[in-house]
Amino acid sequence: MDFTLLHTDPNSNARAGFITTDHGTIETPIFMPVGTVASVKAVHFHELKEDIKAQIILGNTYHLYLRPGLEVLEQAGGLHKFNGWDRPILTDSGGYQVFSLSANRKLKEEGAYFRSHIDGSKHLFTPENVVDIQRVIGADIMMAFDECPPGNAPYDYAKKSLALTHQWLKRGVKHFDETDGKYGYSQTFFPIVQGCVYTDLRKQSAEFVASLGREGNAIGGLAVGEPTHTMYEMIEVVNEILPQDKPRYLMGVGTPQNILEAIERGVDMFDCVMPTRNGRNGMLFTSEGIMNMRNEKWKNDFSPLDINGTSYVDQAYTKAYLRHLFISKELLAMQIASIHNLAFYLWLVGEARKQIMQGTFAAWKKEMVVRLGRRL
RNA sequence: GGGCAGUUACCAAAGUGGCCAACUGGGGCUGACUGUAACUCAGCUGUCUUUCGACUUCGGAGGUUCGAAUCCUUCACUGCCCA
Repeated sequence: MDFTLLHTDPNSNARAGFITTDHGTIETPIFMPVGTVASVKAVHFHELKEDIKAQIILGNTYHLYLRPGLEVLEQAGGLHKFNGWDRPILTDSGGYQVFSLSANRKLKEEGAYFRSHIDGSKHLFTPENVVDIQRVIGADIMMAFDECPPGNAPYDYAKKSLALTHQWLKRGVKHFDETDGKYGYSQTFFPIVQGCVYTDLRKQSAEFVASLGREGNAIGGLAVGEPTHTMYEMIEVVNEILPQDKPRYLMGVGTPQNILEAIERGVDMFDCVMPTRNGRNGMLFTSEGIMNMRNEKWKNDFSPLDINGTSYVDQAYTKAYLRHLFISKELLAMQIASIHNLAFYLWLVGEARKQIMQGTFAAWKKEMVVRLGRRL
């Protein structure tokens, strides 16, 4: 993997560049659709490529390990072969599941013992075997196994958790460097900054992560319940320390506004379930604001979904029709909303990139953030 | 013509003297969702009120009772059965 920085905005820390992998190039800043179980929910790869223009998607170690399981993935020849997506894939390590499925797990120094949410069976994830699993999956970018504490974690807990995450990082890096990919193309390993909402812990973590000298670095443990302005502060603190010449990945974030704010602060990569999950639940993100498609006000609105929208669904379907589909619980509603939202997210980061290249990012972002927050 | 059963909020359907503005579904309205256990979850759904609370309701009318959706009388309507 390689990162090339093309341009930095004169009025902010925003940057434009590209990442090259053995499965193709990724233009940054980028948004990566989430495909947890080897599928971006409700969306075909054809749409993902042609209409949404996704350049890289996510998979999830925890979910793929449980189902279909390593045997199937290895026999298939890796995840790219298994699901047919021939562009880059990034896999999350399962650290987030240690957070979101916290009732079913126990953390120890050696790793995380957990029970499967599918059948209750017992398993252990360690920094080492999570690397091994991601070798089998064959992700172009694999993530370190970390602990992602909640946004309201007290200082003492955050400190202890960070020590554990750093120890796991060390072991993960070592194991990654001692092993090879299985399918003939190169893989890379991103460590993750933690430290909750505490500036000193975030600084300490960013310094530790930077010292590992990896090809890219991630910021985790944000948008997990803390105030938004705190999240922005933490991004600033961390990005001051993380190397300029390596991509920075803000994990799990976020709303369109969050993404622009983070780009302004020097983040290059994003992923979030919001465009797909909220889309399935009836919410549309547009350049003019957000719409709840179940609202009665769209009942007789026969205008196109989004006149500024770049995907075919924006012109092909009306608001009244999409509302009808949601009210009727038709599956097509979720497909249309997912395609629209993902296309919008990809348009947003693509436009941000264009503005950075032109040197007009700051002014454009300032205006966009106001519009994006409106409720239509 | 006779017998039996029934009539509760938008729909369906509990409740058979005070804990009932009334269980529960559905429908409707609104909100939430940030490295996906999520086609999920939450609130509201008689009127007025921000809340507390007040007021009017359980086919119609009248009655019994301190108190009625619940008991009695009567009228209307619906369904089933027998002629």
